[in-house]
Amino acid sequence: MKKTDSAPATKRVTITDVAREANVSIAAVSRAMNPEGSSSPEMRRRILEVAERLGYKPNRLARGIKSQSSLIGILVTNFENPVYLAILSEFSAAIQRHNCHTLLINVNTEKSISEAVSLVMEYHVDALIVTSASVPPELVEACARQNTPVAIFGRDGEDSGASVVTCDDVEMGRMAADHLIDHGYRRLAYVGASTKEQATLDRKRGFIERLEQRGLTLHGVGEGHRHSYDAGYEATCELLASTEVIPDSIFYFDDIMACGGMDAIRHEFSHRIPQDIGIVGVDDIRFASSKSYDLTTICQPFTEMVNKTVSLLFVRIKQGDTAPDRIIMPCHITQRGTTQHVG
Amino acid sequence: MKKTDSAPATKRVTITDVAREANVSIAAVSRAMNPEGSSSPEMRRRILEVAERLGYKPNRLARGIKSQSSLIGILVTNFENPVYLAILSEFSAAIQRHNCHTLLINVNTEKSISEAVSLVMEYHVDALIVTSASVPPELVEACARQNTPVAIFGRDGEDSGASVVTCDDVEMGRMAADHLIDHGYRRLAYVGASTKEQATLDRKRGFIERLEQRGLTLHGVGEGHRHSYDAGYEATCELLASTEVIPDSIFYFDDIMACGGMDAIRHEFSHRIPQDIGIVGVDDIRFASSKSYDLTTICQPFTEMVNKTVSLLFVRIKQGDTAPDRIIMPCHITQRGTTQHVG
DNA sequence: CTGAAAGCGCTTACAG
DNA sequence: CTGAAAGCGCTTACAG
Repeated sequence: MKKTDSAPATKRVTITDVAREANVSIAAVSRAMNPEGSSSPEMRRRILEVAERLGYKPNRLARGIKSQSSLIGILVTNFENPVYLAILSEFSAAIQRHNCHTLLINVNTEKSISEAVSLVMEYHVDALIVTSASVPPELVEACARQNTPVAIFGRDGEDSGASVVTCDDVEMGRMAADHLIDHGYRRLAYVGASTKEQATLDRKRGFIERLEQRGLTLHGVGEGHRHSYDAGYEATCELLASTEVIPDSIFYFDDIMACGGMDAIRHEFSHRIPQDIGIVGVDDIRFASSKSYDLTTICQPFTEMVNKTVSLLFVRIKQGDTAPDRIIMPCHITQRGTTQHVG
Repeated sequence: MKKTDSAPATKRVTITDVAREANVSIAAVSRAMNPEGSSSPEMRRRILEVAERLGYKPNRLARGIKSQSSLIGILVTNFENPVYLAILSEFSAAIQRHNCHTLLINVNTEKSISEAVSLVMEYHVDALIVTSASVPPELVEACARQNTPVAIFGRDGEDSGASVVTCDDVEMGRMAADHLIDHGYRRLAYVGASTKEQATLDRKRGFIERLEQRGLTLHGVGEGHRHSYDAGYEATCELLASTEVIPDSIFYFDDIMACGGMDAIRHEFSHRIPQDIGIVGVDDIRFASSKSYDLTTICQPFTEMVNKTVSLLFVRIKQGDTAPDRIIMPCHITQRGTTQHVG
């Protein structure tokens, strides 16, 4: 490994350099750089000009030690569902629009939770976003102790002290049931994961609740080990293999499972969709609207949800000790080819 | 908005608290907390115990202002291709394993580049990873000036001063051509995007080069505006509508375009895959191995590539002014149902 | 509005 | 190995 002969690293230009060059105090520079700082227009103009000329960028680390880090932590647990890429994209864009940056925390490892707690404490993130996961009590506690606002996205975490932005999972189940029944299906089944997450339970519960209200009984259940394509595939195989009369429709916990399930239905069992079996999913992932799947699905307004989450958080950051909000957004169903069968 | 009546934010415990409690100097605490700091076993033990008891976590922001921020920036430009979710997952996990954290930079907006530069300068990231995008000269310059190592992932950026970890795009083109020809296809077409990215040009070039070497000529080209499902769909429609004799096989820039293309082929033109048209993609996204697409594709060893990128970067962080590496990983083709046609 | 000064939490030579 | 002290780059009362 030879040393590169590139120019030696020039010292970064600091507030002191700007102050010296502009012939003012460093306090003056600090104020000029901060919109809220009191600075005469003339002075600010001059300082900003010098700063620009010197290429000065305030060191956020140094700033963070006294005031805010401008860092927003985002906890992601599920890297299998492609919707999270879109969600991550929206979040980081929204956060950047607020002149902050995104600390991505991958919570998939064993020691993940303590990791996350450490992070909150070590980087002094201004706020924490938890996507589609229940927040462990330790985390909540750690954040509360540091007065760090937390928002849960896509899950309901009542009483957790965190803000919540999500859709009503029970309602999703009802929508799916209504849609299928309205389109003439009568032997409704559900496929999800056997996890004990609230969202899983709620979607299933709403689904069953509504179909019973309408005089039907659940025709079957398939449970995979996770919310993935493979789990959807396998759970569907088991479901179809175990029932004497196959269901005429299946509501899946999410699109990725539904896609796995559809492939099982078509390629393992040669049933037709939507004639033999109708399908409803949740999320509207990119492939839901592909010609291959053309999946009827329940859409959550992710973009609005993200923006809402971020703006709520910034209100809490600014106003300090504000009570958390709980926002349940409306979702809607988008009909596509998997439920065209009419009675 | 009522104020919450939760306990007031307790002051975070700092190095001073630990020093006082343990009856030592703050310097001693600092050394005890840092593996490299010289500290007698007995003293370290005692301090660590106190730190633990008090729940002390060093403030990385404060640390970062003198030494390293432990922040690794990762620039992501493409949030449409699901592979990036997997890649992001691997990167953040690898970075966390090194006891650092991931600053996600969404470079999709207008002012993206200057944003990125600012970020590097403002947060003093220890290193920067650029995924599948060419690095703008300003960025390279800014990083070089601050001695921040840069790694380009999934693109070749020779002479950029950055480390590179990628696969050989020209070779991918050749592999695709060989595979198709070996399987009896003779009227080979290419579909990609009309962008001037090096990867786009290289895959296409390798493909054409090889098929000409083997006595064929390119049968047609389709160019979308981006690397997306829709672009693949549309470009394929144009390609098939414009040729008198349709191609008998298509090499797509990547899987996501290939999926769009396959849907166009099947649903717009009712051609059969692989009998009428064979397909090869690149990336091996989750849906490539679904029953619906069952796509023959060129696989890059992403996990190894990510780990290599991260470890290279950490060597550079540790050793200071080291020359950048350039690592070209081997890729391989995975045959599935889209190229089963034999002559 | 502006400057001098103290302080944020940590690290790192420098003596001992 | 340990402590006292200076310093990192910034912010924020406090006087003027």
